[in-house]
Amino acid sequence: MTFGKGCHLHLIDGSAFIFRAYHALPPLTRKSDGLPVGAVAGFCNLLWGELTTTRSQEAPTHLAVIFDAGSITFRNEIYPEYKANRPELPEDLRPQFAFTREATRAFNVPCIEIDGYEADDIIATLSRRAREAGGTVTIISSDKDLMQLVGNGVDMLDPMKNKRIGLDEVFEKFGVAPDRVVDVQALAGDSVDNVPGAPGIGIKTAALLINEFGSLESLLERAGEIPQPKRREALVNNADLIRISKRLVALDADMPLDVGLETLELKEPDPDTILGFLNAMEFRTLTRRVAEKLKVEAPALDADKGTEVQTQATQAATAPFVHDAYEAVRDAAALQAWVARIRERGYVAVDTETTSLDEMRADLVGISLATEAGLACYIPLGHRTGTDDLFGTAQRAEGQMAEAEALAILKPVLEDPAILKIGQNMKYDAKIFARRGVHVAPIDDTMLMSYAMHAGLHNHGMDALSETYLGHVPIPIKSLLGSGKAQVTFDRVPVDQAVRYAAEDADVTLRLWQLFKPMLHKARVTTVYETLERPLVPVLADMEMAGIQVDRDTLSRMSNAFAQKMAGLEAEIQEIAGEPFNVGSPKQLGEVLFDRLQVPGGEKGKTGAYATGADILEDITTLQDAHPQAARLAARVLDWRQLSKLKSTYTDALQDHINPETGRVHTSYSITGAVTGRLSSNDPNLQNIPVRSEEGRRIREAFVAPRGRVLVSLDYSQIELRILAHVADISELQQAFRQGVDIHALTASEMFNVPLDQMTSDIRRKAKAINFGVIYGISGFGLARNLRIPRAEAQGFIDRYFERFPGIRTYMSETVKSAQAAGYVQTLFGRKINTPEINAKGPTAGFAKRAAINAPIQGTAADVIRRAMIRMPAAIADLPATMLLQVHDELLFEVDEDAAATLVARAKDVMEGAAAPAVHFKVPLIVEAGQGQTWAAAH
DNA sequence: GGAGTCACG
DNA sequence: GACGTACGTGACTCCG
Repeated sequence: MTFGKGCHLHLIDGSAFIFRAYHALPPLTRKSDGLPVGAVAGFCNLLWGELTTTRSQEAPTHLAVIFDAGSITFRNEIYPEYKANRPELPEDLRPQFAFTREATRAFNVPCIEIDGYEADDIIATLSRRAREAGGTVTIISSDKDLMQLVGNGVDMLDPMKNKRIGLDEVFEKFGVAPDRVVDVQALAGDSVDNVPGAPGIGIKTAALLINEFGSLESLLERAGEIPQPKRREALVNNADLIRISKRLVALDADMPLDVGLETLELKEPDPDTILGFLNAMEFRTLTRRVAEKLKVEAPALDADKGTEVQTQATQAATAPFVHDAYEAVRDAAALQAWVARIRERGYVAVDTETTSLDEMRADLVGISLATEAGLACYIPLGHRTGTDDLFGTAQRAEGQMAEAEALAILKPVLEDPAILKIGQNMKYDAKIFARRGVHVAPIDDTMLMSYAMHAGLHNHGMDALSETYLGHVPIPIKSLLGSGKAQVTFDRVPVDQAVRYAAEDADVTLRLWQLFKPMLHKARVTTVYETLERPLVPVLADMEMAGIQVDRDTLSRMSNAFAQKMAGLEAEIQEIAGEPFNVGSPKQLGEVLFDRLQVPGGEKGKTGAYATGADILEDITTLQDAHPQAARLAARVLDWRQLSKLKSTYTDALQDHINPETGRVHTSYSITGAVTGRLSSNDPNLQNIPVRSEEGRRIREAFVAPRGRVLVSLDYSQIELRILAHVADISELQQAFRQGVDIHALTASEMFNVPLDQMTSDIRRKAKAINFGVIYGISGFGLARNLRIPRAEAQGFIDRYFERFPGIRTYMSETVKSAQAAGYVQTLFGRKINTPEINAKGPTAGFAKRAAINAPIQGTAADVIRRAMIRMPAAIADLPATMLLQVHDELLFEVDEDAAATLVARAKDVMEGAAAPAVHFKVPLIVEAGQGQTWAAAH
């Protein structure tokens, strides 16, 4: 059959499949002879998936896998350094390449590679021919270099995310249509492929320029018209290099290629060939699956070759997800069978389904369990049918155990110290169980494992992990609950659908655990996971469940007072403006100030709106002479904004967070929320309750201790500067901390040659800003803006600082250097923070460097307080005291009045000694304490 | 849903 | 000498 209209060609980027398979799987070897086969196994699995997936609308009629033939292509003649930076292939991957070709042929799929050309050129050429013949094309790849081919009957499919890449996605990535993608790439260059591009120009700027000038050629011709000198020079001086870059990134869609499209027609695989190959590779599971699908007997593996070649990890990554195989557990006998299975295994993945993301309010709807890849069940407990009307006639769905009965059967297992309970974000499920009297322990948590290994690389939600590491997109929760107004709670999901979704969650979690467990060790973060992540879960769960008492009346009174003041300010503001407008709209405010009142210097951002941040408004308030109206208006708006913030975010929203059952506010901490190891707090965020302004601080008066109790606050003094003094090994600073002198004053004294006893507050303030700046990866610009001084002056301060403390400069540059080499930085306790952008070019590099400088310091401080929190419960177990909140360097407790002194002593000891014995700081860690009826008084 | 703004360490 | 920049978060409001 000839290729023509109605035909749909799928072109698989073979290299992408191989690398994806290699990195997703542990280093497996063939049992009989030790041959490395992990990448081959994964490749076969992906290819088989591609052949068996039914995508109704876009099913291929023709199919081919395209490979790169070798490393030398025509591009090396144009530019010898092309792809010269590529790291050496891993030793165990190289020998697997040949097998991936063999596998492709065994699956009866055409396998194309041409010497001197990249796979991308072949894909470009075949795509063009297919289009000219009247057919359509889907390229299976996520490689951005292929995006220039998209459009006009050609699209891409990202095999990992199972996401189509069409015109919109290309535009999103490059800021231009596909036909201008090469122009953008030529300008931006590519550090991975070593395409030079123009120095200092990234994708964003490139797109901007191309869109403005239409094309690369006209841009280069008219480069002299570019207003920004840096950009102009980058283009003028590098025009040749840019043209070369374009030839490197442009794919050759017209290469000599002796492959007829009709030969790519989809063919059934030959069972003997494919099973013979899989059997020879000793892929047990895949052999069985393929045999099943082809409806033939699976060949038995030779006994002397070894029968069990697949480790748990491959099982996890390659066994199919069969939703119909999940069991619905509806009675005690069936649940007892699962309990027996769990006891035999020694571990189980657990997941709960509930009616709310707020664990303190959620009702339990069901529980799922998994004991091995593909073997999972769901226990429906609280599903309802029908609708709630006035009489609440919703019925309990049939065939469900009573919650109490199920929990009674599961409790001994969930609490058994010999049985490991595995979860994804176990804190959530542990709280759900704890509120029902079941105290789950011990636990493992796949989310925390991912965080320990891959902080900074990606998020750690289950869906993302499943896609990345299992190559599987789980059923989206939205497909069950809907979204927006029509969204229902999980108890309204029909049980048969819930089984498929919920059991899959447990299945995915178990598989991730099987994959991650050996990976933790390889990444050398086992200690981090075991000492800083896993033990924190029960501690945080208890703090969150304890909550903190918040006085509604206090908040409500404040709220009313704020509302009144705001109304007054609003009237005044509108009178000055001479017209009514929405004070809360930065856009309208900007127009009033800069257009109507003619304040000069209004700067519009990317969106075309004037910037009206607090710093800008503060500048305007100083224009009393030139623009008295605007100055007054700006001052009023600043006041209004402060009140508006306090009212909406604190006095109003906090009231809504008071739990009706406990009368307290229960935040939720995210362990993986910050890349540095800090916690984050949400719903509500209790880590940003106001304290800096007098008016805002009063919000803390609403956080109270119950009668007979007090709040105790303990916070580390200057912990980040102490850590800096230690890691950068600055003896003067260390000595200052040991002697307990004012560190900012000392810095000022050293820098400005002012004796300590003659220190002024202004000089000290400047030194303080510099000290903080250092922690953040200081820049002259940043310091200048912070201190509102000329940039040259700020730079002078920094120079003097580094002159005085040269060790700091060394520390900073060494940190950046090691991040560039390793791709991550580490805290003193071994936590890794990945820095994937550290070798980027353009402004991104600056961000990444500063983040890399800051991360070990902020992260070490985060580790210290985590260690203190983990030790705290045992240290205060005999006291009538509860740890309630953590605010990065502060812990807040509630304690019986008469035990407050004891608590302070104990908690202080734990906090000050938290680094030992793992790390011995050369400076003391000092904790300051306060107590009172309210948080305001305790701080 | 993104941008702007602002609360905290 | 000039690109544009302090590090890390979460919540609220506007507005397309």
